Amino acid sequence: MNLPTKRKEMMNRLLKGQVVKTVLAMIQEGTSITMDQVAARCGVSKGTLYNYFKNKKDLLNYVHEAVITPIKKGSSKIFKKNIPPMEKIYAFVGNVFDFQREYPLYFKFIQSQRSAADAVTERMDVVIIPLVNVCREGMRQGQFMDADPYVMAAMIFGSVVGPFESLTYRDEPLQDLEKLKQEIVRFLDKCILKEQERSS
Amino acid sequence: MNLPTKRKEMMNRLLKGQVVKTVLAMIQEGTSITMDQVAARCGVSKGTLYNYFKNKKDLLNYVHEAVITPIKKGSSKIFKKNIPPMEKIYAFVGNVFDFQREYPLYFKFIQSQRSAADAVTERMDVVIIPLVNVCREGMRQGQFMDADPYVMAAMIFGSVVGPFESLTYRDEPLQDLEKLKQEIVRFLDKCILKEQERSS
Amino acid sequence: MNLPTKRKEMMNRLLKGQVVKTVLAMIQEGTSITMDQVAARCGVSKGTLYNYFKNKKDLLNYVHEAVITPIKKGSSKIFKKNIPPMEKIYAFVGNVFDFQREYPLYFKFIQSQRSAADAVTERMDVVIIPLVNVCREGMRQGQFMDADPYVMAAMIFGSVVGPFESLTYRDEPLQDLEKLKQEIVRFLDKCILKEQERSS
Amino acid sequence: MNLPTKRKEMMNRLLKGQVVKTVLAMIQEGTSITMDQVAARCGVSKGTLYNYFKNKKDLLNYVHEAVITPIKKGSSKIFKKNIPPMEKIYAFVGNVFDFQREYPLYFKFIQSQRSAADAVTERMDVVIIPLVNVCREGMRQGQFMDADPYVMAAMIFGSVVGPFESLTYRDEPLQDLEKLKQEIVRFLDKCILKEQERSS
DNA sequence: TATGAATGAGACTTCATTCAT
DNA sequence: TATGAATGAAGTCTCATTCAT
Repeated sequence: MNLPTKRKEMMNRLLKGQVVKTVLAMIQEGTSITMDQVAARCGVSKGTLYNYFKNKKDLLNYVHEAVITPIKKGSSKIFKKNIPPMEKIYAFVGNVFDFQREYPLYFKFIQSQRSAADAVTERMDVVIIPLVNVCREGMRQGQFMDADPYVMAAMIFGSVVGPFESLTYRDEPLQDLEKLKQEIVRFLDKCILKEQERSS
Repeated sequence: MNLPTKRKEMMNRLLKGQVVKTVLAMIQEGTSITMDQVAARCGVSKGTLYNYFKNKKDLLNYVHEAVITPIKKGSSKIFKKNIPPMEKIYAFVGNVFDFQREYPLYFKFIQSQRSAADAVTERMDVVIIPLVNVCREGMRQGQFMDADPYVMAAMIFGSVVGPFESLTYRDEPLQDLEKLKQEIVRFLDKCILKEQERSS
Repeated sequence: MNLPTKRKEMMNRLLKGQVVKTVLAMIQEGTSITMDQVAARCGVSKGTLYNYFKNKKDLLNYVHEAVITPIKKGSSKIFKKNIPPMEKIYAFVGNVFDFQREYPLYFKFIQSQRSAADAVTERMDVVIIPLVNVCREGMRQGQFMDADPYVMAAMIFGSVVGPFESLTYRDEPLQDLEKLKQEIVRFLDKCILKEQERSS
Repeated sequence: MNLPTKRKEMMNRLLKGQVVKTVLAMIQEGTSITMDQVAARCGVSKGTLYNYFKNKKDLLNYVHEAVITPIKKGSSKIFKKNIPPMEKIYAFVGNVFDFQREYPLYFKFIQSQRSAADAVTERMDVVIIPLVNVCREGMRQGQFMDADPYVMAAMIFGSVVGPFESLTYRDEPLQDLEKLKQEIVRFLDKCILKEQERSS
């Protein structure tokens, strides 16, 4: 790789990174994503944007990938690990808390920029189906309670992701996320594990 | 009420009903909602649409109301009833199953047509907060397990609504919704009630 | 003329009169003239309006005629009279004051509903040209000062019609229109008549 | 200022100037001003128009400013000068003749694009009220005849601006505007000044 | 004849995309 | 390669006019 190419590569990453940050900020704010606005807030011209992205859809796909990749990676790493199923659940909780900012952002992104159908599909592929498999595994190994794995997976997803949405609606604000995490883990234990398997 | 007024009233309902059906179908499909398209698919001209709705926002609000009103009504009736907390949870499950089509539609609607913030707010006000209150009530009365009520409410919501989304993703399709309902109820029993309170 | 025809004729006049009043009021208010609004304010349906007027242009023409006809009549009667030229000027002043409401209305009408060119043409035909002729007559008879008759006519028009527009802009409001009229007449005397012809 | 900015600035002026010319021509013709038509006659696309003007109102305001600014400037310069009142009147006549094209255009513009009320207000503020003040000054100094200053101002305005409108209606066309100006000045002298003040 | 719901041409405006510089 | 002016398709909305009842 020669110098100019290196330089180009750097510019490429710099700008694309800026685009991701900008678009996510705009989604957070609820402002509508126009190429004009993205260009202006990235400090480049609209034309330049089109040198880096084929079109708007391409740009949004890039942002989407940028958001989902770390989450996906974390998830797949967890679910592929050779550890007991309940450990996978704990790891999943940890992952969601680690990406406490990216998670809602990701959902906001697919909600606002993709069709509802796409949003569901993605959630299924990335989170629910793997969770279903973990539940099945846990049941097969006799550690998890018997239940419809799809119901159990939905329960897990709800219990872990849902509380983040209600954070600002609590009567008495919760400062310590660590405490919330422990609450969730304790709760999942009781809902998932057979009694004899529970530590507490 | 004289005849012409009656007739007009009927037409009014007919068209507005048609609009609701059409818009929901379009959201389902993921096609973007334009006044042109809505008019065309309702078999009327664009102008006619504007005789019935002040503007696009008004039209979407109408659809929103049409979807949310029965759900809200059902919800508030349940949560105001003077019955044991767990009965309220059962009734809530029943309500979601009764509106098995409207529920996801409703969430798709607010996701696609409103800001993400609005979507969350609505979900909070209509479902989560009442569920939180029911959980608090159950805990105070000693029937529910001790837990963070927000976590428990999120769990309930996830367990009841989530499975509908995964219906089409199941390995072996589930024909009998009644069975799913029983599964969910059984599962909620185990997650919510203290052991001595459980029937089974 | 049989009864039903008579009745029809009456309805015709009644509605058309109402339309004239309504349209003029709307022009006065500065609200935009739509067939919907005219119909509503006349207490009839839009369809009915189209039974009485071929189209909007036709309706506006009717209003125009209704406003201009009395003014025109008054004017032409004055200018055709066999009286000394200065008497015609006095009569013109009287006519403008008699139609103190209709005059500005008329000008507002042609300004808002017709092209600027039409407005000028009408003013020329109805007022300026006759005034020019009176001035010429007065000069020929040796009673009026020598001047360009078009300038003198413009002066007369300005002096008589202009003050109505400035009524609300006066430092100290003028209640008595009669006094204004005398001021104008006195002023015109000095501007138009040769000195030996002046009464005062 | 660097080259591209200079260039842009030039284009900016070129197009905006073209727009002013076009809109005034359309008003002159009596054709209705639509963004489509303005764009077409300026040889640009509708979108381009919106790159230069925020919206239609903004565009019309620009045209309005372009027409009124030179007139206003000329007027205010005259009326603020420290010269005898009659000299101000002469200067006013000169100004109107200098802007012989812009003056009627200006009035046509506000008549066709603004409410009648606005049109009157503008005429009052820009021309009549200053004239009223000059008349008062002249009367106080004993050079002008005693009269209602509002009537005298209206007379002056009518005498100076009116003849332009009747130009094309004259029996024998007047080629020499200088002659008309002298006629008007001579006429105003007789109408405004006390006899002992007149030069002729 | 009266009604007013339906119509659709046409107005204003936005914004993704192109392209000359 | 960067720029941003120009473009025009597509969207929202208004309103004069028609026509079935």
